[in-house]
Amino acid sequence: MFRGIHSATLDGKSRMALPTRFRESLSLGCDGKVVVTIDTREKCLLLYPLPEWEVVQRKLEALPNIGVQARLLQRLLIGHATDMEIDSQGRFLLPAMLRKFAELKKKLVLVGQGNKIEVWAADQWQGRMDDWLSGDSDLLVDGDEFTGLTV
Amino acid sequence: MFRGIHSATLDGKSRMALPTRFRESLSLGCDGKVVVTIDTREKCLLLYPLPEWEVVQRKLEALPNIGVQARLLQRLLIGHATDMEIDSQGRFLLPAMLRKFAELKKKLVLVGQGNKIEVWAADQWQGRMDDWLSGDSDLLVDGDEFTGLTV
DNA sequence: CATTTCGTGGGAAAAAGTGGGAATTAAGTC
DNA sequence: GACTTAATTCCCACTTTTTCCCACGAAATG
Repeated sequence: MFRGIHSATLDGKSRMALPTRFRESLSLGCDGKVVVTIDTREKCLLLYPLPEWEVVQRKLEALPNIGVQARLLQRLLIGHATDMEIDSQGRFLLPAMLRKFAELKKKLVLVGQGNKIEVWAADQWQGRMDDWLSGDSDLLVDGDEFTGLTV
Repeated sequence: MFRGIHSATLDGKSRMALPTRFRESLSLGCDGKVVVTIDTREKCLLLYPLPEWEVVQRKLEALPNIGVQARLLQRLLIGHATDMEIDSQGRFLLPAMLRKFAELKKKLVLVGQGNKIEVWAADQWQGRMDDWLSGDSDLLVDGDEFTGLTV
């Protein structure tokens, strides 16, 4: 289970170093084998331990694939899913296409989200945070009432 | 159960020392393991004993996550939830990203709130207090009648 | 006034983050 | 197919951050 937010950097060789917090969970659960794909709703990448990804992929493949929407999801998620192995320094090389999709520059933000980690460009993340937390969006104003949740 | 307000400081190494009052409850209930995350409506942090947080996270994950609102709450709260361990001096290191979110400087205010502790920058807290207690906001004017509560 | 407890600072060791050289592999070109 | 060039991987070294521990002064306690 991943949670929490950490910053990271892409070095001159486009390698991404994982914060130790996440590294532990990864090397334990999946022997350093991970899958990276795109998020279809936000401009960020999704990083799964290999076993977790296989569950997701099976679910995707189980969708009734007559629907346009389901087929699109399959194409985008499975299509972009790239197998990767974390090296001995806890780093791995992000493929150019994925890097470009999420507009990753030097500064990154990694966000733990349960079974996966989101990978954002730092400025993209900041921009989205501003949207979400600004009163304009009204998304959080009535949070409790709407969700019945008291945090 | 936490209640009461205490001041605290961030030292030169960004360590936060917990007042003894809170420390007792924490080391007893959770062996020094805590989770810090953000508050989505105020510019402050929330500090949970680990067991308490796990209850909250389960509630969050149980939300019907088709809703935009629920998904956003999950992303923000779980995404920022960082595991931390209190050291032998009753201190812990606040991660840079959380520190930045709440604009924490040297002076802090800790506010006990039942199952959690709110962590504020002292000046932020003062500013919000002024808002809340000023007649302008109307938040408290009809408090008694509205809530049926006599303090 | 002596003693204990608490808040605060800082030194030093350990760990994590960061960069780059050199070897290896892959890809493209003549 | 051989050669050139670019990209990737492996490994080492340096810098910064984090952690552990000790110590001092203020405040509280008896």
